[in-house]
Amino acid sequence: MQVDQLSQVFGALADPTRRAILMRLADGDLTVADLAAPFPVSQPAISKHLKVLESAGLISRTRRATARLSHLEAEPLRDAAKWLARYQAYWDARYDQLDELLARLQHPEDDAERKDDR
Amino acid sequence: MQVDQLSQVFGALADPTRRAILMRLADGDLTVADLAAPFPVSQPAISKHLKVLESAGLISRTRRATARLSHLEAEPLRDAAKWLARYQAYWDARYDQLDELLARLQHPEDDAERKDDR
DNA sequence: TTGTTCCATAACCCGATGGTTATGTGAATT
DNA sequence: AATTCACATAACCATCGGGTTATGGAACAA
Repeated sequence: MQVDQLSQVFGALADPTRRAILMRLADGDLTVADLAAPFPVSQPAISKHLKVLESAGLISRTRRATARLSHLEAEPLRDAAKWLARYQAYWDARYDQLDELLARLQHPEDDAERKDDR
Repeated sequence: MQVDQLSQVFGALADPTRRAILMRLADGDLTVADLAAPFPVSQPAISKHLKVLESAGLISRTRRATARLSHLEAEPLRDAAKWLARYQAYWDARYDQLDELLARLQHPEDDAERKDDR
């Protein structure tokens, strides 16, 4: 893959199916068939998602009889959370106001109106 | 795009260049040229990255003279952090051990079938 | 008006991704 | 030994993503 771990983790989380898989694995290990059941996709598609999750370090796999159990490995999620934590101050409204104040002090000449819409 | 916000946010974070852009914007608004300077890619490539970040809601943009300033919008990161927070218990080593213990209690040996609500 | 600056957009390339159907495979069952 | 179960893998397809070069356009300076 040649991609850093954090990018792989965020990339794995960028898919709703994979996030749902992780959420279900939080309640305990599951087989591929069990994981595939709720989703309207084929079994090979789930196998591909599991491969993505595994190479991101988010699951590990083991055998039980003929089945293969997927197990949640949450440590990489901690790294992702740690990356996000840097911005905790910025999504706090009080700090947002401070940030904007600082921006105004930095560029006193432009009394910019910011239009972020969505 | 037709994709939910959370997937867009995680997808935007899955690229090292975009993460670096966000980190630089944490110190204040920057122009496209300023943002492009540290990276060994062309200006249009940076414009594309900014477009991805904007459609994920992670930046907003405004004009200052002929330049265009990018401004960090951190709220979507909070949603991502909230999603990750569910797993906080799982990446704690003590809880990992507990999790494995529970798993062992759940599957004492060759427990054949798992019952699943659906 | 004419440039110049700063950036967006278009057109293209190519590898990655997410899906499919069809088939192979290893472990358990019979 | 043969079959079945649970899953992986192969082959294929369409779309997406990140990169490029080339060009267009808005805002200012002269």
